[in-house]
Amino acid sequence: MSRVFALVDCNNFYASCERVFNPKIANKPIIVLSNNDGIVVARSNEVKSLGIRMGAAVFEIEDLIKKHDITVFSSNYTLYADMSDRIMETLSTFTPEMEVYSIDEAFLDLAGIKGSLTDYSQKIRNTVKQWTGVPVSIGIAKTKTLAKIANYIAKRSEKAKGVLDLTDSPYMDKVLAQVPAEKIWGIGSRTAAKLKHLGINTALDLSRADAEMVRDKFGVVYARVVCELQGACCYDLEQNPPAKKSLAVSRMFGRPVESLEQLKEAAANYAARAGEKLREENFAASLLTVYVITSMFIKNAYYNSQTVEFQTPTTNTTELISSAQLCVEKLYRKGCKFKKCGIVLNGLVQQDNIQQNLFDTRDRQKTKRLMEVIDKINSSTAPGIFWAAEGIRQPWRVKFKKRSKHYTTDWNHLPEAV
DNA sequence: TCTGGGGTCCTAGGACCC
DNA sequence: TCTGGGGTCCTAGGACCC
Repeated sequence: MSRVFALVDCNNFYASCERVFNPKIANKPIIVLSNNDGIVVARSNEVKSLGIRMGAAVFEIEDLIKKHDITVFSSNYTLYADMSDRIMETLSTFTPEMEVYSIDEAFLDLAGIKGSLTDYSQKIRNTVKQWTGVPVSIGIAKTKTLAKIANYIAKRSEKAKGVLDLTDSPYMDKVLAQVPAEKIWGIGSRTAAKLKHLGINTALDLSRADAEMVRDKFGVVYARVVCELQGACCYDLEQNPPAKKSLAVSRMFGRPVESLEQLKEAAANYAARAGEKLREENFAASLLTVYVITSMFIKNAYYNSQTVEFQTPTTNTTELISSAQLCVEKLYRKGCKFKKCGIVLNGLVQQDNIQQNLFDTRDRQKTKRLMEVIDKINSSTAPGIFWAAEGIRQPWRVKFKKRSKHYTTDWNHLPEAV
């Protein structure tokens, strides 16, 4: 049976989450910033119409922020993740055939729905708004790529009222002609620029291109985009997402790091976070990579990485930290102002599938119990237990100056009704 | 002075094997 | 002097996504 994909996408998700708990700014311009309050990662519509772009550096738009009295938030991922869970739970009451695609998007299969898909989708929209306070838009079509496009128009068209159904639509070509090539799902700015040279500027142009030609010139991924635009489904609903292959923890520093000691501290801290994530998802890691990076905007920019392999896949933070620190010692360069460091864990295996090593000297059961106890304490107490290697003062730590409260996940942060 | 974080997939090229 | 062809595996880098 063929699918009918509905892409539900939250409008300005992070900004909308902040608004739910601050009704006073319902129609005011607001932005949400990245870690370290560096760049803009979410904008309300009022801000979009001011011409402030996604990814704009905060220092570049200070004047605009003042001039238009824009309310600024540091990012609050704890809040957004919890709001996301609530929205996904709401959506799941409308169909069991659902793929959670990202923190603010889900594909639903509406193939079994009788009657008007537009009416049904309006009902979904209203329910999500009522139950969670977050506005969503819905695009419906026979392929995921077309559903993305329907959503793009649904968000922008007054007439659509947040829902556009492109299944058997007489307006298909008209819609495709309105979508610039770089807005198509899977076409980034680089490929869009190359397509332009071939006279392909819109989704309509690309849908009329020869898939074979596109395959030869750009590769299979892009040939699939062409097929999807033509209505041939290449990507099915993924209800059981494949297991993760890598896991990373990386952060810019609050201020540049020049000493080996501080770089080791930061790496230890990130390795400890990576260990927590690893155990939370029931994985063990076979490979650990550390990378360090100076500003890329300077002349002698330096980027380098080191990888170590574990004889037996590990979940042990102590082992992760000591490996990470060994890597940092090899990577460190005197005189460099490091801006960022990252830990990547690869070769992830499920904990109960760990291949034992004959020459293993560690008591794996004992450290496993130790990690369990530490995780348990840390999940209920802050600051909790940490490794001395992570440092105490942590001058490199990122800064969040304007973070809102954890309204939905912390009793001490409950919203107040006044 | 000041530019995020966490992922995925594909491809080309090198190493190695018979 | 003349120096093959085909396969696999791995890795780094590119491009993309939200």
